Parts: sequence; C-alpha cells; structure tokens
Amino acid sequence: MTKDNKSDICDITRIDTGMVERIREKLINSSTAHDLAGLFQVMADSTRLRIVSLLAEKELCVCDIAAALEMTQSAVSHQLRVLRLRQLVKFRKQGRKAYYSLDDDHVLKLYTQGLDHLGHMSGGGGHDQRGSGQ
Amino acid sequence: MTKDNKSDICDITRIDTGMVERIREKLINSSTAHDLAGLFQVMADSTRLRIVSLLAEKELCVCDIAAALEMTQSAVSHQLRVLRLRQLVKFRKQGRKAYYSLDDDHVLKLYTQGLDHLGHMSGGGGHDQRGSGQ
DNA sequence: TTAATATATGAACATCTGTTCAACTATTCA
DNA sequence: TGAATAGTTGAACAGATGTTCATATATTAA
Repeated sequence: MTKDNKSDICDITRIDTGMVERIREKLINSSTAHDLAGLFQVMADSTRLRIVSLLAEKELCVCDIAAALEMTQSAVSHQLRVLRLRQLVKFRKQGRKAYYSLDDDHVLKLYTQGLDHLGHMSGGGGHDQRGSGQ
Repeated sequence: MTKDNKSDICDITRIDTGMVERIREKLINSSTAHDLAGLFQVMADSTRLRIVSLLAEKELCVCDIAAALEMTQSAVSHQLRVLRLRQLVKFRKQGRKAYYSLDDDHVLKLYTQGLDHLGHMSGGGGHDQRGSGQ
C-alpha cells in the first residue's frame, strides 16, 4: 500500500530494515486494536459518558436517566444498548422497568483515568469536573 | 428503593423530583463530558491505537510508522495530527524528519487500562494482546 | 378487557470521520 | 541550481454515528 517494497522505509539506501521489523513486533495486533478501538468508541460520546457518570452513583432505570439528562427515552435507550453490547453496563428487569448499572469497576477506572488525563492537559485542573449538568 | 414513598420517577403522577435533582448533581457537566468524549474519540481508532502501541516502545518518525503499519505517509500524518491536537503525542523536527513520541504516561495508562478491560471482558484473557501486527 | 406506562428498535436523516489523491513546503544531496 | 526525500494539508468520497420519529412488546392499572 505504501511502497512497492516493505523493506523500504524512508531512505532506501540506508533504511534500517531490522529496526522496522523490531518495532513491528511491538505493534498491537489488528484484531486487538479493533476491539480496543470499539471500547474507546463507546466511551467517546458525551451522552454515554453522562450516563456513566450517573450510573457511577447508583443503579437507575431508563426513565430516571432520561429525566436527568432531559433527553427522550428513545435516545437514552439507544445509547444504553450501545453500552450494553460492549458490556459496560448491565441491567435487570423489574416489572416494566429496566434498572441499569455499571458492569464492573473497570468502566469507572477508564472513566476516571480519562478525567485524570483532562486534568493533566489543562495544566493543573482549573475547572470542575462535576457540576450542574448543563 | 422503597416504593411506599416517592421512589418512582417514571410514573408521572408521582415523580420523585427530588431524586432526579439529586442524581443530577452527580452528572458530569456537559463541557467536561464533551472534552472527555473528545479524548476517548482520539483513542477510538485502530490506526491511532496501533501508532500508540509503536510509540509506547520508542520515538519514531512518520515514515517509520508508515512502514510498520504498511500505510501511506499521508494517512499516518493525518492521524498523527489528530493525536497531536489532543496532546497525546508530541514531536520534534530533525532535518526533514519529524520524530513523534507519546506526550506523557497518561496516554499509556489509558491504553493499558483499556487493554485490561478487554481482558476482563473475555473472561480471563485467552488471547495475545500483542502479536505479529497483522 | 382497555388504557397507560416503560422500554426497545428499525428507518431516515444530518453530521462526522478515515483514507485517498493531489498539491504544497521544507530539507538534504549531487 | 535541480532532484529527491520527509512531511503536511485541503478536498472529496464512502462509511459510520446519534437523534428523532413511528411503531412494537410487555407489564401494570382500572
């Protein structure tokens, strides 16, 4: 795809073929990269993150979440489905309600790790990470 | 979850406004949610993750990465730009080459935390997370 | 039973995203 | 100087994504 010969790197006459081979051994395999991208993709939406921030506190039903987020039940249900398919949340049915909660603490770790990174980026964290919701 | 009182939210005639207000206090604010989503979005692409997996090992120039990934320089440069804009990688120019490296260890933490989550999902990790790259 | 509630889901739509292609700048070498 | 190398970037295109709307299912209330 790149060039006709994969032993070529930048400078054909003195490319370190061995070096490229060595770093390729460190390369995450495509399948894992795809799965990992899928995981981060699920976390890469502000609506889903807001849902996670709520579920971090307590188990909630769909309509609770919809009310708190001031969104339609349908939109919330669609996003919960995405979170469910990736096993970030689990749920139990009770009557006509469906109570959702975080699947395990790895989700929360990822979430807080992300927030932590934001803090480091802005140079010491001058802004609230939690607030009025709007 | 006492149902004697006003624990029901969905039921319009006896919505627990107070409960919704309480959980709304736990809600991440929209601006932070947006920023965090942006961060995860950058991690939510297999090409960028493969770049990160390489840079986790050592500083590399664009053409090294392109060679290792068997992709065009243009495509890699575009993705490095995305990583750069979110401050996940930094770079230095040396001659006509641009050497990229991870900006700080938070990126790596996020990356490994994600891999860790994958391991937990598949129920004990039966597959390699690093491999031949293809 | 009928009506209302809680949730789920397919289709449609606008928006966003990753790669390719072409063109460009900047550096090095002859 | 001119040619080759390393890298960047804008436009275009195909594919993915989030919300809305309409509809469907299941449970509860009357």
